[in-house]
Amino acid sequence: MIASVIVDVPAKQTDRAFEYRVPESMQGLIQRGMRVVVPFGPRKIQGFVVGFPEQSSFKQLKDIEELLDIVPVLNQELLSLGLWLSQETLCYQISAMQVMLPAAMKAKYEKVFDALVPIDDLPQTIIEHMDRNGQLTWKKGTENNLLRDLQTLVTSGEMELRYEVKSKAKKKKERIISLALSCDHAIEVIQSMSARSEKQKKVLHMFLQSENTPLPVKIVKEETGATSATIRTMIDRGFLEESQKEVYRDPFEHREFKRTKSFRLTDEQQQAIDPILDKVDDYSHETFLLHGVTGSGKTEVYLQTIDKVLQQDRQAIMLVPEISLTPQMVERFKGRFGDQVAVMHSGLSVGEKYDEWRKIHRKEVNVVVGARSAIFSPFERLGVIIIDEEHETSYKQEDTPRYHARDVAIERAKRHGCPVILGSATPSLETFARAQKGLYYLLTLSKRMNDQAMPHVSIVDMREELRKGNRSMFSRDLLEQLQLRLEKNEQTVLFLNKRGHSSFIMCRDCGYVMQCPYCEVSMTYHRHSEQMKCHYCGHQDRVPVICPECHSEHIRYFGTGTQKVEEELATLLPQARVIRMDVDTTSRKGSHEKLLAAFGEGQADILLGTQMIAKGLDFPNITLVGVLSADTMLHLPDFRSAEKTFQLLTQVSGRAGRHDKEGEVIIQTYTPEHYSIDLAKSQEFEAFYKHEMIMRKTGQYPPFYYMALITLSHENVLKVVAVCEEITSLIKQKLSSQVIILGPVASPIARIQNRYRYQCLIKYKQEQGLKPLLKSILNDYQSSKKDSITIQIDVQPYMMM
DNA sequence: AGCACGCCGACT
DNA sequence: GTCGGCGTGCTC
Repeated sequence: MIASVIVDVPAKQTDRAFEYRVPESMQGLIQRGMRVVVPFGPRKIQGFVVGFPEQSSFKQLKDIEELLDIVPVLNQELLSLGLWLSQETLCYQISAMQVMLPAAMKAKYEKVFDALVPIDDLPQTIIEHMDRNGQLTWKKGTENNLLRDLQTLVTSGEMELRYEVKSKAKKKKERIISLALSCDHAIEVIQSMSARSEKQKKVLHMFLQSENTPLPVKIVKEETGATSATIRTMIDRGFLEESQKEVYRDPFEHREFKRTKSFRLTDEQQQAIDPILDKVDDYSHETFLLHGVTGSGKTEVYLQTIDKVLQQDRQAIMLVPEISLTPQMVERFKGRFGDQVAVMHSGLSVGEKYDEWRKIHRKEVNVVVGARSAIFSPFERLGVIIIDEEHETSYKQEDTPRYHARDVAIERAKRHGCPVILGSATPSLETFARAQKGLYYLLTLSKRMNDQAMPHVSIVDMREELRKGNRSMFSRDLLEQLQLRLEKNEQTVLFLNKRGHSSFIMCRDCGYVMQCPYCEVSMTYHRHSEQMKCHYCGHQDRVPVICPECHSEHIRYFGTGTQKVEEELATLLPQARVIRMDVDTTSRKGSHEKLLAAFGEGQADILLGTQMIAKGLDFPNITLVGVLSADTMLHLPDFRSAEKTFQLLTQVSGRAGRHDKEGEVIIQTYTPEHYSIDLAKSQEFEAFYKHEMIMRKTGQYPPFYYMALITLSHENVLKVVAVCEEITSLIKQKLSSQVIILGPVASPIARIQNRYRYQCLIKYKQEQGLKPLLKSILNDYQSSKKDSITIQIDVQPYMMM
């Protein structure tokens, strides 16, 4: 029996199946989608079984070394999805498989020296560095400068070098004890015990009372006051038995979720859900765009759809942009579906993610709520896939495999015969265009639930403020409203668009801005460490006191970081209690939730933060939302900047007045006439859509064109430019005249970690030969050699940097 | 990705 | 003459 295996070596030359003999012992056990350990050259590596060919053209097949799973970790559907993913995103097959599994399952490799003779016969220098098992790792050997000696020992046959595959996936174990005696016997033992063995008696009584159910050691100790020593003795004397039980790490261990029931849907919601449920009933695929204004009750539509899916004994995936940011969403799902729900997000530890994944794999849950990678949850009978806030850019993975969760969702749903729901108040242009064309089924929720009024949005022209002599970051309007909230004891959210506005150092005399010496970006000033830092390569530097260019002393910290806003707030409104949320204050695990909870409990008047507070914030007492400068995002070199600005402003505005109190939104800007800001004021999505579509058409951008971005980087500028030109002309030659090629041009970030970056952007409508061409370009230019060009291809890129 | 093999320069 | 630099090709 022969198995073909995709090996864990991400390189172009190994991006194919290798064949192995299946040893007798594994036959009847081994299945496609299981992980194995195989010999590969001199080492041992992990691989995935993908098939069982009848015969092999290869003469000298090696045996599979070890079978790592009892149940396949990738089912048939995921295996074929992996192949699709690798073709679609031009990545290696092994990378596609790896991305579908939790990080904990990625194999680790270690080289170990093992003694072949009695350990005492080895030199003392070696012995003293060995571990208990008489092994010495390669790493330790290098650290202690023993490689020479080890080499001699290996050649003389006294030691051997082995390549080990280590699994990082550790299952959490708990020590369990149970009675090793029959109940009658235990009673006898108690009676025969001396009076001094009081603790032991107590333990035995405990087991008799619980009818000898095995109990965790921890519990027994707490209940009886017995110590580890007591229990040890009892085990030694044969009264108790010890075993290990696997337990799940529960990220929500100390949280109670109130059970909730379905709400009655409004007419509008009912009209939206009916066509979805029809598709669920038919086991047929359809992509729905659920376009609903903020507060229109999209979530209830999701919940009731999932309810239906569960009734049919099927499963559901619900994607959210970044779940740790929306504990309220977790709450709603756990509340409705209880322990049927697994939660997957980046805030979990590797082990916690692994445990949540295993709950799905073992069919212990039927619903997954999670971020992007949750789209690969190993369900076998999907009934619906929901993507909330469909327009969010975090659904696109920015490193290989560069997939978009939306595309994967639709591909999976086709295979399972189930609907996809894309929900948003501000759908991406691509999605809305598809809905308009009839490729997606458009569902609209135009009314807010409970007839809440939409918040009142006003725009403040900051140029006008400046003319009036107001040089502060706060317009008079905003300050006035802020004061009003303080008096009324209501809350405010202040939103600062961080991109392009983080604090940098600038010389007021000559305009010098401190740049990273290795990357073409300004360095950011970090207050708490009093250092300059590069966000791309992490390079740190001292804060300059005099300008290195003109030696002026007027060099200072510039820009509007959240810290600076906080300081200004403290001067303007000293009585206000402010909670600041940014990278600095939320870096510790769980601090996010804590800060939000504190704000929810009314411990502060103002919540000040960046992007991260734009989502999922839903507190009744927020009646004012201020956007300090709406246009920082608008000037980024990105054709989606207007779309992103509109989405963000709409999103942020939705935070105000979600309950019975009326909300007020103030947007400060230097370009009030820009359509994305003007239309965000009136929250007219369709008007914005029409305008933006015209811009995209003239600019020849998506959704009118598809795109592919090739980025090259190398230390030598000339080399990058030369290769980029070569590739560009090759593309021009091979593709049709319909194709528009921009490049070679320097990337918006022209240098990172001292490597110059050039790119070539391909815009196309229909191009059969594109994928094969890109694949061959990768093949020709991608190489593992050092000092060679790095090539990166992103199909449908989101970040143009 | 590793690792062995193999071909050239600078050393005891 | 050999040691060691890294460029090339292979791994079932």
